[in-house]
Amino acid sequence: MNISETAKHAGLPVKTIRYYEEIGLIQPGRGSNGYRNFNHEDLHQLAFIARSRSLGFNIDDCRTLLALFSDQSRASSDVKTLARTHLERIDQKLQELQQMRATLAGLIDACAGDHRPNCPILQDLAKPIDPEKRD
Amino acid sequence: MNISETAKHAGLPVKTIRYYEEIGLIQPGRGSNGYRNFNHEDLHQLAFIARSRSLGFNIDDCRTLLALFSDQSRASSDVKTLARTHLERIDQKLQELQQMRATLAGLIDACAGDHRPNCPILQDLAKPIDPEKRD
DNA sequence: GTTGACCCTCCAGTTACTAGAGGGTTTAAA
DNA sequence: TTTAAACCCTCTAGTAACTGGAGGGTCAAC
Repeated sequence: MNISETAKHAGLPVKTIRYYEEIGLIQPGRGSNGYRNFNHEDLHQLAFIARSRSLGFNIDDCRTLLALFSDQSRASSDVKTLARTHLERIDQKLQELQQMRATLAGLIDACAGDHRPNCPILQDLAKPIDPEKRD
Repeated sequence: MNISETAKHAGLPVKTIRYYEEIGLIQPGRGSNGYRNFNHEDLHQLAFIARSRSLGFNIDDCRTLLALFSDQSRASSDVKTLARTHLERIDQKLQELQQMRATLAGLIDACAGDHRPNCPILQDLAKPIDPEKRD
């Protein structure tokens, strides 16, 4: 199967698939004209990667997950540990974003949003740094 | 004030401050030896940027916010609009992360995490792509 | 005068792609 | 048979916001 068909099946851009080959995530064969040939295995791997990425795993995690998948003697605990670590990263990010959201929403609420220059948002941003947070 | 003192006050790494100058966010003066000199205004701007960044605004937003701050004839609606747009970006990201988190947590829960190879996490990642989601 | 803590610039690397230039191949119609 | 569209290829550079490191000048103290 050629790259554009493959891209449709995997739900990935053609460029991304070339990139995945470049960094060694996949190794499709080549035809005599130099065009890439994707077989079932390649397709499966791409789908696997796409799904992993959509869950937020980074490329390195994907590499590890692919290796674990093809390792028949893996322990599920290894997979679970990787996933848990990733979940922690997500939770951390969620907390940060929720904190940001709360602060920002409060400021937006406080701002009249009219033609006048007075603005609580800018006032907050311009506040001297809290000495508690320094040192 | 020299750059390392300034960095402490602003709560930013020295490298970051140099970077902010390089991209034109700040323009500290220079001493005869070529060392940067930061005055009150520079310090204030750095704190302003640091605070904006901590709320998730990107560098371009920071530039705009700084301009609005120093524009006495600004309309608070301009600031509010910028902040609202940013809030929407945050909400979008939060939704994505929450979706990821839910899926991932479910999979982690389903995985025994023992020495055996059987693993629902890998099984999920290896699932053929949902035809609903394709085309 | 030398040591250590500063400061400087410039270059390269990070993540995960994406855009575009420049050029070969295939397919199908004219 | 030509030719045009629609493919395919590689290679380079750019994105965001820094960060690390090399190589080298400056300053204050002992």
